[in-house]
Amino acid sequence: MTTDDDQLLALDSQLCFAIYTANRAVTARYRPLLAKLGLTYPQYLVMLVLWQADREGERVRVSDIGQRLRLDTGTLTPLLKRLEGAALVERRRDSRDERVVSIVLTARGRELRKRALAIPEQLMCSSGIDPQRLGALREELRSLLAELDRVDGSSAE
Amino acid sequence: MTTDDDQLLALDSQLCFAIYTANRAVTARYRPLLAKLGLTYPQYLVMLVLWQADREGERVRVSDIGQRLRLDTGTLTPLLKRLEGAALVERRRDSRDERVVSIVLTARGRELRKRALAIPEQLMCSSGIDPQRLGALREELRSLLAELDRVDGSSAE
DNA sequence: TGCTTAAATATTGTGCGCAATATAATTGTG
DNA sequence: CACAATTATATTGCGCACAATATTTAAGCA
Repeated sequence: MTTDDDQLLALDSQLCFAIYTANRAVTARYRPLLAKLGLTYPQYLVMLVLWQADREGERVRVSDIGQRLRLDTGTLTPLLKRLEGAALVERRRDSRDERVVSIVLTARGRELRKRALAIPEQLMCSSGIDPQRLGALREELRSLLAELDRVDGSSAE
Repeated sequence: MTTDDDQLLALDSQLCFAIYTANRAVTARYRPLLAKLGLTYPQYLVMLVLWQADREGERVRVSDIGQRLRLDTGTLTPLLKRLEGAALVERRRDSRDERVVSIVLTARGRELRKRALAIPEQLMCSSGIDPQRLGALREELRSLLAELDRVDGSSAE
C-alpha cells in the first residue's frame, strides 16, 4: 500500500514493458524498408527461414517454419497464402504424405533476397549504436528465452 | 553471396528476432495470470497507467495513455470500450473541452489493483532468473529505445 | 482389414497495432 | 465574427498472434 507497491506496478520498472515497447519500436524501423520489398515484418521472418533453408538445400514444411518462428498454423496459413499471392512462394501438398504442405521459393522469391541483404546493415548500424552492445543485448534476450523455455510456466505462477 | 551474407540474414544473428521472440514468450507468461483478472496484456498496461495516475491524483485522458504506452486511438478506443464493458473504467467527455475523453477507474477497477500486485513477483522471480540481470536487461532495452527515439529513422535507412 | 489414435494443416473468432481517414470541437487569424 | 487550421478522439481496414475447433491423412493395433 506504500511506495514499494507503487514501484512494483510501475511501468518503467517492468521488464515486460521494456521488451514490449522496444519490440514495436524496432519493428517500426523495419516497416518502411520492408514495405519497399512488399513485405510485413512477420513475412520477412518467414522469408529469412526460406532463404536460409534454400541455401542449405533443405525442404521446408509449414511446421518447420512454425517451429523456427514459434508460430502456429493460425498465423502461418493465411500469411503463407499472402506470400503465395505475391508470387514469392508456392504451397505444395507432399505426394507421399498428403497432410504435409511444403513451402518452396519461386524465382521471384529467391531474387528478393538480394534486395533484403541491404536491410540489416541499414538499420542498426546507421542508427549509430554500438554493434557490440547490440550483440550482447541479443544474447541476453536469447538466454532469457532459453530460461523461459527451461522453466515450466504452469507451476505456481 | 558467401557465408558473410548467410550470416547477415541468419535469424539468430538478428537482434530484432530476439526481441520479437522474447516479447511473445514473456507475454505468454503473463497470459494465464492476467486471464484470472479478466485482462489481456495490453489492457493490463492500460490499467497500470490508470492505477499509477490514480495514486498521484492525476486525471488521465485517452491521449495520456497513448503517450505513455506509445499507442494510438485506433488501438486504445476499442480497448478502453472493452474495459468499460468490464466495468473497470468509465469514459467521460470533458465538459470544458468536449473533444477530450477522460478515463476514470470504477471502484471495481481500483479494487483489481490488489490482485494485480501478486503478478510481478510471481512471474520473473519464480522463474529463477537473477533479478539484477533482468534489471540490467531492462535498462539496456530502455536505452535502445531512447537511442531509436533520438535518431530519426527516416533518413538514409 | 476395420477401427482408434495421432499428426499436419486449415478454419473461426477475438483482440491487438497501425495506417489512413473521418468527425467534431477548439484555437488562431484576418 | 467568419473561417481556416489545429487538436482530440473515433472509425475502417488489414495483418498478425493465439485459442479452440475442424478436417484430412497417416499410423498403430486388435
